[in-house]
Amino acid sequence: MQDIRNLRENFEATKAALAKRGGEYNLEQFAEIDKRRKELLQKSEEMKARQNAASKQIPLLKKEGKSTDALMAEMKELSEAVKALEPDVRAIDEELESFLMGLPNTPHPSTPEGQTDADNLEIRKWGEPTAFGFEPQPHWDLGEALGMLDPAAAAKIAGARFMLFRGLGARLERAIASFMLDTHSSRGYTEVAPPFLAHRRSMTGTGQLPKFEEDMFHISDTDFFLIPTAEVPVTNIHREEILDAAQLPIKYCAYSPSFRKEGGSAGRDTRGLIRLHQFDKVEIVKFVHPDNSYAELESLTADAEHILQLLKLPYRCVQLCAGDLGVAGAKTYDLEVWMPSYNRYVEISSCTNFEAYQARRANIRFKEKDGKPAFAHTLNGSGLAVGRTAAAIIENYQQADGSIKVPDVLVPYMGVEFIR
RNA sequence: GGAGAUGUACUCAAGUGGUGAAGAGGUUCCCCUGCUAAGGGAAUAGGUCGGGAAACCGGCGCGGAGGUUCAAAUCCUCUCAUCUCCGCCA
Repeated sequence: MQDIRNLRENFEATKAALAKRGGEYNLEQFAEIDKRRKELLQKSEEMKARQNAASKQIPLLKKEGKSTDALMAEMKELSEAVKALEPDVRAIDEELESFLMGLPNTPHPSTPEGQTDADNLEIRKWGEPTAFGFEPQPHWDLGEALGMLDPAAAAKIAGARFMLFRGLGARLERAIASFMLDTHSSRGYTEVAPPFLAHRRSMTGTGQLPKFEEDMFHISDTDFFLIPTAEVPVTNIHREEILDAAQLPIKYCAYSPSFRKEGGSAGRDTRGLIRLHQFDKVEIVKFVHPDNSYAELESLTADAEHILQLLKLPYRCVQLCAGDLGVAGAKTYDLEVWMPSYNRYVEISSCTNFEAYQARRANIRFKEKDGKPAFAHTLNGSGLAVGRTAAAIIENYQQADGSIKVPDVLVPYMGVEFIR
């Protein structure tokens, strides 16, 4: 959610920053709504003040034995007038709220101009695309051949865009998640195991609602949604709280499955582990002081990169351009792993500083000693997407004989050095 | 799933329609005491929205949302959370 004060005071600057994203936001109506709301509010509050004064007077008059009939008659009228105004007040509040909710976050000044991922800015590269002395196979063929992946069984159970992992494939998923959680835990993140369902209030707090309801699975007859990322439950841990500034930064890591409808991507990435309705992910989340949220973004990104480096997977880091940036994000680095079957880098992590955008929605604040409460900044990143990591390992670690070498750091978790 | 109880500040807790939401503990400050403990005094209902340059003024806030009433922490309805018992169950 955009900050209403900032919008009042820095209207033109905000307008220019939002224009970078493209799209229409109809900002001009803001001043008019804001003014109309203020007038209504003042009118209503004036009447309420009169009501309160009279309410103090009535018992006094009664004590003195004086008649309160006239005053009470006046108050009855006033009370009705206040009530008559209420629907208008509510309507204008809702209008303002939905207007503010509908605005995306202001992109950080460093955000490159651009419309699509083709305009993203490459920040750095680590390693080189894997060279093979043979024709490498895609992970879906290798995975099936080695008995790790069973898409037919998954389709039988739940249909397209689901995966069933089998044998060492199932163990690989578990090994990757455990390895990631252990690594983040040893670097200052508190591991949490959250609910995988969340209600509407939580989904609104992190920005999935009200705009993206059609992207999520909703459980009929209930208020529950299947989480599209652990970001939702973990960020909502501190919803409606005032944290002590001394607690910051608060860092969590969490494993969860993620559920997405992938409605708009029919026909894309239909094979393998790249785009599924359900996939495993380890998420890292931070609650930080606004003064150093950008330094925290760098270190959070580094924490996600650390996993790729330990796995010795070639990757690059790009900064998203304005058009590719998510609505809630102010600045996002995507980590893209080298995927031989695609012959390009594929997103495996997205690390974002939301500044106070989520905090305002979810009412996550902190307080300095003797200070006023202020909104915390929230950040999160995949650390990493487990299924895509598995795909990247299968492809980049494949051998000429069709076996897969297990990355050194995963051997203790896998119990074998090769999958054959 | 059934029955009952409870939600008031940092904590405990009083308050069943009427002027400022008691009190205690804790915390902070001050006094006293050679120091400490004890004792005495003061402050302490957060927060948020609106007006104002500011001092300050006003609205809302007793889990949440509605309702009744001139007036609601208090009465009514719904809802959420917690606790106890029963049932079911990994």
